[in-house]
Amino acid sequence: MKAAKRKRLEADGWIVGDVKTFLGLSDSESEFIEMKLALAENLKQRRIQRGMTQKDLAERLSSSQSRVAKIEGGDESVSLDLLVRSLLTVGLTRREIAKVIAGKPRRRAAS
Amino acid sequence: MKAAKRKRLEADGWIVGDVKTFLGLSDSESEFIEMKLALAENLKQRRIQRGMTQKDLAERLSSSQSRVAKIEGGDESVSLDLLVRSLLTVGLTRREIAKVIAGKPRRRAAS
DNA sequence: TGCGTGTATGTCGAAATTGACATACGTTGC
DNA sequence: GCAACGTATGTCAATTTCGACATACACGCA
Repeated sequence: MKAAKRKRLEADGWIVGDVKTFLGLSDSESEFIEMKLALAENLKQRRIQRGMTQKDLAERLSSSQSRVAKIEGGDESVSLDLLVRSLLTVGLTRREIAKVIAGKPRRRAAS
Repeated sequence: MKAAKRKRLEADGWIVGDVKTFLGLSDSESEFIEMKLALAENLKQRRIQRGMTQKDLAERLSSSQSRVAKIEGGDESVSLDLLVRSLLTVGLTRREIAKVIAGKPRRRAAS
């Protein structure tokens, strides 16, 4: 969990798939990190979609703008709890959160 | 976040659906709690399925039997992080975890 | 009955996460 | 230029969560 932080710093904002091999992450470690990053990205999207600022969201969470920035930025100091709570707060349902967690390979029916 | 703990203490080990109304939980609060309980239950199932004891799992997590008991028991002191990490450790994939998070209304195709 | 195994519960110091604050960065409009 | 706004980053004391330990409970078996 210490090494993981470095990696995030350098890899911030990418697909983490490579980082796993780049540094020796166990499967569950890397899956966990990927999950968090996916959630973080989604939070930012949703917040903006709803026309909220980080400060707005912070108030709803009774937290601070700086923490929201860290949540969205995938900061190492942010727990999954806070991440998920934030998503619920911006209005996602369990189902929607689940979809984000499931990951990309979501197959879409062709029109 | 303070009140929520009380509730959990009293409600420990049930379906939380009612508790939401029983005590005045916000929607996202109750959804969050339900998620955690669903995950906790699932962890116990999976662990047993794999023929592991709590001690076994604890070692894999480099944690202790008592903490595993708390995780599975839905103890208030357990973070979502630890819960999800445990599930990954017993072998669940992101997809499978997502399913648990999504919740019950899972429609099953008739044979 | 006592013993071994698996699980639950309470407590505690240590470690991680938190909100808050200061402050820097970047953009937009004046 | 420089405000104003939104966002990022670093720090820190307070709170939460952690692993660990002790201990109690529940069961099956000799």
